[in-house]
Amino acid sequence: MIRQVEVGLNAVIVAVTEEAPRVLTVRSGAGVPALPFGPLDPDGDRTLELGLRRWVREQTGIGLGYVEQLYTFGDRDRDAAGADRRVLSVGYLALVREEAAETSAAAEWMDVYAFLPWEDLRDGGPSHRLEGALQAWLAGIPGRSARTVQADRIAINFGLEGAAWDGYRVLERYELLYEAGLVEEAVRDRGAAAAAECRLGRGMAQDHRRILATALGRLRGKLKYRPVVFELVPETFTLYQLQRVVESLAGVRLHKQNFRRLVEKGGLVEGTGRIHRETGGRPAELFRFRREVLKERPTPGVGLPGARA
Amino acid sequence: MIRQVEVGLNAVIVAVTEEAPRVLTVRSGAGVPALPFGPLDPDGDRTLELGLRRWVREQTGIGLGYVEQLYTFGDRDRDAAGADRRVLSVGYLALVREEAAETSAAAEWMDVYAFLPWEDLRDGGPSHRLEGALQAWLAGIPGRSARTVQADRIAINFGLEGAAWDGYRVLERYELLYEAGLVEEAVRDRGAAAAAECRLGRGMAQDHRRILATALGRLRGKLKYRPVVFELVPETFTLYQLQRVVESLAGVRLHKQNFRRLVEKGGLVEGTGRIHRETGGRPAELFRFRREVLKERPTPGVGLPGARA
DNA sequence: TCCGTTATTCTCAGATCGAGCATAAAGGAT
DNA sequence: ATCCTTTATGCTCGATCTGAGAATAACGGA
Repeated sequence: MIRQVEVGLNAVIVAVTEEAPRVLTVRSGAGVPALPFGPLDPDGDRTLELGLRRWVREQTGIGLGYVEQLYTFGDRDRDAAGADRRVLSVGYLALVREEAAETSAAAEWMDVYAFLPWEDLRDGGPSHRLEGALQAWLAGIPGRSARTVQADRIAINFGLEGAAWDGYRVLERYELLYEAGLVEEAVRDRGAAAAAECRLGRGMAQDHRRILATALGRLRGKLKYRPVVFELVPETFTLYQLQRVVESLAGVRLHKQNFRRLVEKGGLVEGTGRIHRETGGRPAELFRFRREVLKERPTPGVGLPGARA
Repeated sequence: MIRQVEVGLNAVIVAVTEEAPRVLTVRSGAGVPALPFGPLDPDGDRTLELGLRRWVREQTGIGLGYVEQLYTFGDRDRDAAGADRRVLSVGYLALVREEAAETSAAAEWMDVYAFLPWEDLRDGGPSHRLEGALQAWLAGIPGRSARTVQADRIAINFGLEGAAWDGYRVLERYELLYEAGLVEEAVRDRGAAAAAECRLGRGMAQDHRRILATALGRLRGKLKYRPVVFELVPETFTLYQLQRVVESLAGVRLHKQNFRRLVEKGGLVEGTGRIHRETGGRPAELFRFRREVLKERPTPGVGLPGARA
């Protein structure tokens, strides 16, 4: 009989370095990567977000800037199976700039796509290995109508059979792979039965990969209509630097000239007149975020149009 | 000293009847409208959402269809000030069809815009009363730079001074009005000092109006890229009925011919061939939702373009 | 039969979007 | 100096989408 509910706060702290989105991880007891976690002090923390900022500062020394609540995870079995306590976790997404992303002893920055490799389409579409594994799972489903339902789900979420790839459905894709037994956590949580030959991406502790997927999906969505990229880049940047940050988050390549048009004509950035010479070719102008855009347009963001091969 | 955290589930249950969005309310101890609330059974409810569905069914008899988690509210003072317990509330948005929206003894359907009247722009823009009250608050802020910050915030959120009205910023607007002391809850929570002559909209218990604002903002946002409207209309409908439901949620008028083009050419609906004669003029064709659109387009929704006067 | 009302079809101009061509400005090799 | 490679930047073109409104169709009632 469980009466007590404990509340914890999970942080998905994201930075972008070297054309890859990184997430701050710690090690769980078993050495498996985990998201930083801290308890809520019901007495001292006036709000959940302040509590999160407090223990992130205490544990890692990072003073968070942009913070946003993601989702509250509360499935009964999300901790160890059969535990006699119930832990609710409120997940948060935080964005920090590359400069602030120094490595400390306890925490490590890891590539987001190490955990969700199928989300990075920058070189090539979904791998044949992935599609094959999904088809194999599909073939094993009993019942014709059930099979059709799942086939549709696969097509919609993975952009197969003529459907378009939707970058925002990160969580849906992870959950589909979980159900199909294609990620490590499924094997761990449900005994062993699942497709053992195919473990996509690196596993995380508990349901942290689910939280990470939620964060990536939310971040991709928000890129479109809020100027959140600028939380991840330095004060000044070249347009191509900015583009690479967007591309790394979106997991797709963008058309260079159109990206420039979008952010420049859209009033999102303004030139500083200063020049950056280390580009390898013609020097590039340095730009900065143009705050006034918030007053001009209701949804200022960098739309993620079609992908580029 | 608070050690214990209690977890509750709040439901914003929305239906649309007679061109107005309605929310299911109960009465708090003091007779103030409140959102339905139920505790989480940490032992019996396998997931939070299942717990919500359980007690909504038990209390109101309504079997919820579309349910989506909104946000977790956990400020220390959200309950009565100085309480010796801390109550976390996970808010959910649920959509039900008009037919299912029968009144029961304990619960009452109320117009959403009774609580958030400034969100309904269908006849005319924000009232002069609202603008005047905001200007009065602004004038009372000490410090020039602080005043500029708040002036910008007002302009951005309420679409003044050339900024465009953004239908999704429902929560930001409510919180601004709260800070400005223009809603009842501000007066209640912070003693009395605030602008007593202007109480915009009807108050709700605790922070429920904040939760309602979150729900409306989320719903408006989701209309654009997911076919959620169809959770609110009958199986078959005329295009103008559909349009009025969208308009009531968005709080703005839409161009009739363009709306038709959007949903018809966009593949969201298909004609049934059947005719509806009670329109007052020429009979209208009945349409139904076209499920196949999910496989065709990544983000099938009814975009909310510019408002119509 | 005329009129008011609502439904439905078309048109048209402006904005946006995807894609590609062309030119500019650097460094390095010959 | 000349050519080549590389990256930056500017411009064009057609397809598509959007906002706005004209024009026509089909009902009920005066």
